[in-house]
Amino acid sequence: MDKAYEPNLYEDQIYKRWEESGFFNPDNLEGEPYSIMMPPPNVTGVLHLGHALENSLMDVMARYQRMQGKKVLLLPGTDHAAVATQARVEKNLIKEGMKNPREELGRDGLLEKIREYAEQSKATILKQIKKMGTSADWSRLAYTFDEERGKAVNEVFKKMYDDGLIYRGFRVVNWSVKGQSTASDDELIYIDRKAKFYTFKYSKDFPFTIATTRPETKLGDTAVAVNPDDKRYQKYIGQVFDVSFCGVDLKLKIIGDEHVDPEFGTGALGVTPAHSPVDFEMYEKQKVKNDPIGLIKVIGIDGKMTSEAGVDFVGKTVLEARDLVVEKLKAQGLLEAEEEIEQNVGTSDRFGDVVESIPMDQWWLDVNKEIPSRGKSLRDLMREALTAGLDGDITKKVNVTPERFTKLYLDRVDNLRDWCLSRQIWWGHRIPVWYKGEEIQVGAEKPDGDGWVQDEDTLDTWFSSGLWTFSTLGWPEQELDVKTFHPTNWMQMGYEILYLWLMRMVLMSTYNLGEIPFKDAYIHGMLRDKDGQKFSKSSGNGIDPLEVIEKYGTDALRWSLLGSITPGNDSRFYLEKVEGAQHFVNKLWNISRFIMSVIPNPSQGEGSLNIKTLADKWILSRLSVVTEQITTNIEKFQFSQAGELLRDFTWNELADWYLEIAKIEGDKTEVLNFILNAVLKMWHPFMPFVTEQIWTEIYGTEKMLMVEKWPKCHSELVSESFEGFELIKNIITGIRSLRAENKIEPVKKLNALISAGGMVDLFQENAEIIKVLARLENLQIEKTAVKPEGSIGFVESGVEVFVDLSGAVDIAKEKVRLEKEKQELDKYVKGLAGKLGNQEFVSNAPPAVVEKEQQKLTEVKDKLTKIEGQLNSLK
RNA sequence: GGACCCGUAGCUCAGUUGGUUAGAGCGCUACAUUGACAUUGUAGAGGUCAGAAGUUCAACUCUUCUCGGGUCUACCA
Repeated sequence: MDKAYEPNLYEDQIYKRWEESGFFNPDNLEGEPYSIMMPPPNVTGVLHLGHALENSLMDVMARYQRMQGKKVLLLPGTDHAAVATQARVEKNLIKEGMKNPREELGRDGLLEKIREYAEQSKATILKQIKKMGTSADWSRLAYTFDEERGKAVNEVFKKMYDDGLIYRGFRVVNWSVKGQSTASDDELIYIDRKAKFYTFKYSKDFPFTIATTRPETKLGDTAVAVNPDDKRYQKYIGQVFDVSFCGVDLKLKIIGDEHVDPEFGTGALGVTPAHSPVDFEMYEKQKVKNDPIGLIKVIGIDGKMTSEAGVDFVGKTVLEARDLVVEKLKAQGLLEAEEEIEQNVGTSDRFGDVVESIPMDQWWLDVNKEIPSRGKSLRDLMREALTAGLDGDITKKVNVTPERFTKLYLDRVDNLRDWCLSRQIWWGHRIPVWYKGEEIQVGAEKPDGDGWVQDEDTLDTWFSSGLWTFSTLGWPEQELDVKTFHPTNWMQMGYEILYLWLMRMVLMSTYNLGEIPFKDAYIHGMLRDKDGQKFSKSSGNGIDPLEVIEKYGTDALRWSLLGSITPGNDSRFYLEKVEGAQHFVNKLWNISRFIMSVIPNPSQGEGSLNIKTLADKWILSRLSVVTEQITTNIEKFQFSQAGELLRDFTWNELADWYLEIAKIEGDKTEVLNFILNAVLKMWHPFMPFVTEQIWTEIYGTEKMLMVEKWPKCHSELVSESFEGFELIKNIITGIRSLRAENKIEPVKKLNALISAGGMVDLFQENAEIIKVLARLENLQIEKTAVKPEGSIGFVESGVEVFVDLSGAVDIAKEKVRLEKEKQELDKYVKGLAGKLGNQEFVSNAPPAVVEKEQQKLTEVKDKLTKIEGQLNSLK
């Protein structure tokens, strides 16, 4: 084995060997099925740190489960990311000099460009996923926009249409002028900005004033809403006023609506049904009340005023129109106030512009309608799946870690509105609806006969992502995989796509399969830089995972990501962490290298352990305890907790103590062999490459660590005797500490005397260890001993240790040290005694707790006495 | 407006049903260093657990409030 571990020498060839072994494919594994679907990265770019984290998480889980003897499927894939990808390609084309790619290239031409880009991006990102060491089954690679996934999309659309859940509706949508497409409510990013709040009258003879931030939309007002209980305006309800507003004739009906807050603004609200979702709702309500109001569309899809806005405004942009309205109001003396306020507006997550509300015909998914034969709505299904379990079956419940996200999800489900499915972009699944005059047919194939034209629009990209847990398995055509691997076992995702994705997977899976999509959902936070800023292209703080891998190795990257996360919380990432991880990877390599040098014939079996000394019992006991703790933590998705325990054991117990002792006691082949096997196995999910390479160095290329069995906790190895060993450790540390404090040269060997009480045998058995590790010439062990002159001492668990400094004792300094210790002990004794003297504590606290405190007090008192003795002996 | 998260050593963070003299990594200080590892070893300094009140025999842990930092969400035009 080389002196230092160099990741670049091994990683690619190890990954190749894994792939060739076939064990990434569950068809080559036995056991209970276990499945994880990879959240498909968008084909818009390259792998970033977020992907690196996700791959690390999924792969830890997959490798752990595989070693548990399960038939593990980690299914990889990519997402065509409709809007995001088209937006990116259009932007690139514009940068290259094209003015309007959609016009210049046409539908097929632009699609070809996007496809080219997507394929290239896909290839890159898949290669990068492999660099992360992800043990995914590449034979089942999926893409949201490939043929099989397309079939699933059309199938579901048709089913929902036939069930009456998908409908064509004329409603106000979120419209991105820049992207020339709709966006669903979930695709909006809300930003705060300053806006002007105008208070004005429509005309001189209109009886009251209203307030707005958008004067230009007032050209499309058809009503004024007031609160029905508002005394000021009650009398006007039902009246219609004809006004001339900025040269446009408006018919305004006064309506009562309890949504209007009498306290806000003037308590009267101009209703613009065409350009406000709220106002549109009023418009619909009035229709139901049989007291309809009009709808005037004054803003077009190009973001400019329509002819209905009047000759003065037509063709002007929204902002130009706004200024003009304000100007005219001022000129007529109708503007009463102008005030600056904070406003919250929705912007398109992909195009960045503030969305315009515009009424349009679109395809919608009804979340409230009863599903035929189910007797409940999609909303009901989504709610059940995270509460009582689907159809009241608790085994069909999605458990979310951490639990608090369940509440967020349920709040959202309660407030869910119909989902706008259609998009006016070209990159995506074309809506499978065909028109011929008034006739409509739904299906993937063009209906028989001439004259059928397919809908021009495409589906929201999340429609196909929602199917991911089962479309990836070949649904509806391939039943076997669906039966074997669905519902999937574990899903991880960032909290930012809880609504966009988790919710829709639950919807699609419960509706189509009558099953939950996954049993456990693990929600992780975001990675931030050292200063807590988000990583983003614009702030230039990006770190390329590939560069990190090149420099530090994949294992170091994985460990630096996993070692510091807790479920649901953001975590910071910076290169010092990777550096620390790299040090550990090398340490593990060298630990193995050392152990290998003392084992003549390494074996994977668990023969006789040949336990001889206290140290042997101690390390095996620790290993067993830690194995169990690590296993439990992984089962609870506490990955960093598990890793920390393992790191502690490996470095601080195995390397720092046991290996040093092995050099002294010698001949520990069996125990070391056993421990090394277990440690490598447990590290494998976190650091697959270095562990696999070490395994190869030991056992050759025949057997792979990847499919070894996860270590069992050997409870028979857990022994009480490790307390005795802890004492030995503390004595050694104590002597070292005295040496350091008194500036004894490290090479100088000292003499020491232990007053061991009832533990003479313990010390005699381990005398050699103490002598070597504490650098002693002679070690004398007595039942009871008096402090020799010229020595200084300390007390540890009732045992007194005297170190002979042969006259080099600085008495003054020693006094200070002992006085300080005495003071601390005094304080501690006082506290304990007070507690135990408290009758309420003694009677209320559990007996075990009281007993523990009592025991502590006895020990501390004993220690105090001994320290006082040492203090008195100082002259 | 509503909700959630965070505030623990200089920095980054653990601390899982309330009971340890509050932990880790990095950083810092001192010392060491030719055989597993300078990607190292040994020893050490460093915290009134944001603040206040309450519940309890017992609070970093539970409750309420306050002050900071962050996130999500809503039809306040």
